[in-house]
Amino acid sequence: MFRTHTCGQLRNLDINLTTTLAGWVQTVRKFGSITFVDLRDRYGITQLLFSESLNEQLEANPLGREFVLQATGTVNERSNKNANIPTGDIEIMVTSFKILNKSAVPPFKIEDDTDGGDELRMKYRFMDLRRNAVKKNLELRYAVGRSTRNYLHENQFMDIETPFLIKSTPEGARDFVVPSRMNPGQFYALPQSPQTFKQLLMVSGYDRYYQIVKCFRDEDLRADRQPEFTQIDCEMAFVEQEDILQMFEGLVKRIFKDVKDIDYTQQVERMTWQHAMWTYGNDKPDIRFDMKLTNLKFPSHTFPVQEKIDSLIGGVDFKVFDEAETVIAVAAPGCSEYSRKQTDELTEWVKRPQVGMKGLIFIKCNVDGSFKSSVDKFYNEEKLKAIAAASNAKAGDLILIVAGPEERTRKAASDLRMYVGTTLGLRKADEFKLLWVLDFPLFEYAEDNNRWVARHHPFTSPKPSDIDTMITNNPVIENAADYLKHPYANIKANAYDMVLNGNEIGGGSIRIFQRELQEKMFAALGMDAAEQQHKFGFLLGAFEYGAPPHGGIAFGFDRLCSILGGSESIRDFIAFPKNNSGRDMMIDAPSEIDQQQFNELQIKLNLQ
RNA sequence: GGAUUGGUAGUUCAGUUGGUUAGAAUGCCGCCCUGUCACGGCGGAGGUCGCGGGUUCGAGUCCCGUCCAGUCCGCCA
Repeated sequence: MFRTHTCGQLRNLDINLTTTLAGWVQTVRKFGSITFVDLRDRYGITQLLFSESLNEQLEANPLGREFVLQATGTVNERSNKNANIPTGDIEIMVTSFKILNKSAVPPFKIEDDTDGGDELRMKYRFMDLRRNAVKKNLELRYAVGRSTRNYLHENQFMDIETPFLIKSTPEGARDFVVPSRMNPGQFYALPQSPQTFKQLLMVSGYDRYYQIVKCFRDEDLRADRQPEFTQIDCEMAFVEQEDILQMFEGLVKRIFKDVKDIDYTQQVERMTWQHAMWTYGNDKPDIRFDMKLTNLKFPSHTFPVQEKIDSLIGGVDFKVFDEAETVIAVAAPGCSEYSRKQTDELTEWVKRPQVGMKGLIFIKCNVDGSFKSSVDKFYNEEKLKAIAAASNAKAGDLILIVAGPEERTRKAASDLRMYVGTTLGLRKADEFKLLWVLDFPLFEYAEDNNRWVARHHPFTSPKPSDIDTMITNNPVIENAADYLKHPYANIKANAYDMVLNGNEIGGGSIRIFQRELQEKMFAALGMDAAEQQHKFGFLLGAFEYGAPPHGGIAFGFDRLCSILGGSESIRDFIAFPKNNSGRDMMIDAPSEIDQQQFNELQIKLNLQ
């Protein structure tokens, strides 16, 4: 037997017990003729004490960091206890030991507060995974998965596997492709999601399906995006949108309870996509803090809202506002005392190419009720007061105003809100707020291809009242910048996203389940009958054999874990992640393959 | 495809206006130490300043190119 206990197990009650432990040497502290060794395994750290009698043996077999060690001895009470670790009351008085394996000197410290940089940690990921901090993340991931499976199992969901080698459907993200040796010149695609398979399972009558499943997208990476990632993929038959919202806010609440011991008893807030864009400037608002946007000026086709307040800022010959399509204000609470240096920094921030504003306008709402602005030349005290009132700014606030073209300005206002919110500490790490965003647009316009594409995916059901607006050709917009004026822009879908603290953690829709409507949808996207048959004939065919009404949702598992773990990056919640360029730096993939493999596949490289 | 930050000892970093032998901490090696747990003390080894070119009497430092890594924009149905 290699061990009788783990390194996190022994306590005061075990004193005098004879035990054998096995693990990795965390540290060696030689103290004259006695030697302390911290032995580590997955479960914790236990101190070993080597007395003088073992010195000769230790000198013959010196211990180093990360050596694999087996030690037998007696559990003793420590004379100096360590309150910082669970096993700190005891130590093992070693009677015999064996080095099971040596270790080279590790390239970085295997501690919570490691000195290893990201690159090194990824290259030696197997060592990085020994660190408590990373281990905790993987444990959290496992807990989220268990909680998910328990909840879905209790609600009659069935875990059914779907294939990884499937058919390429060049809609949306780029596919990873796999050559077929037995079918020369033909390729499988790895699934971007099991979308069509889970819909077929609904047709088959498995009315509650789920899978915690890998998905693949060959697109550029980010801190929260990997080329292969994991989804909690779910689908239900005989449901309306409301059934799905209830079922899956239940899932997330259950995960909160099981993993974080949070009782999320409050109602999950809901807002339409249009309201989110209007009030927060993006479709995944962080509602942990207020700072709502005030639309001082906006194009009428974009937001068909009743109140128009354009008049507030016009009539003073201020060209920046007069010539802008959109003017948006956001009030930073308690920032009226910002120095010139601080406001300059904010200006520089919005002028960065990633935000792309030409400048930033300030109105200081002083505590004494007076106003000071960067546009005093144009607006008198009375007008500033009116703008402040419209912006819901209180005395002591600093109003930030951006102006420019609609989409960029709205995004900038949203970015600015998030940036200032973060700066002011309004986005508290230990607070979790869920939000459903509803009624997404069915289509969006791809300016580079000059065509309409499905915003979610082409299987998403339009709102019934909007079906008649759809026509059977992908309508071309003459002036791409005007696409929001086209009726297609206002067609809404039965689609919903779940948002947690400003992150999209899940999204789904009620699906089309009738062949005629699906054909109409494909046609509306510009697909003729032949193309429909070639790409999705299997689905259209299945819809003719008794497809039930159905809908579903998919959660980004890695991202959900990282948010629950309080991290921006999903990489620390994936055992073996890829870097920015999609490389696995440990195994050094991707890599070239043998000529023989090319020959078998009948593929010739043609590198440009 | 674009923007931006970085690359100096095993590791994390500092390195002034271009100027003598490129430093610190930590790790590593050796010696000392019977209660440490970030042990302590003394000593030592350790550098292609990412790579290539240029400017200069002289380049870690300035310029050009390139590679690698990080972050962001585009992209991600």
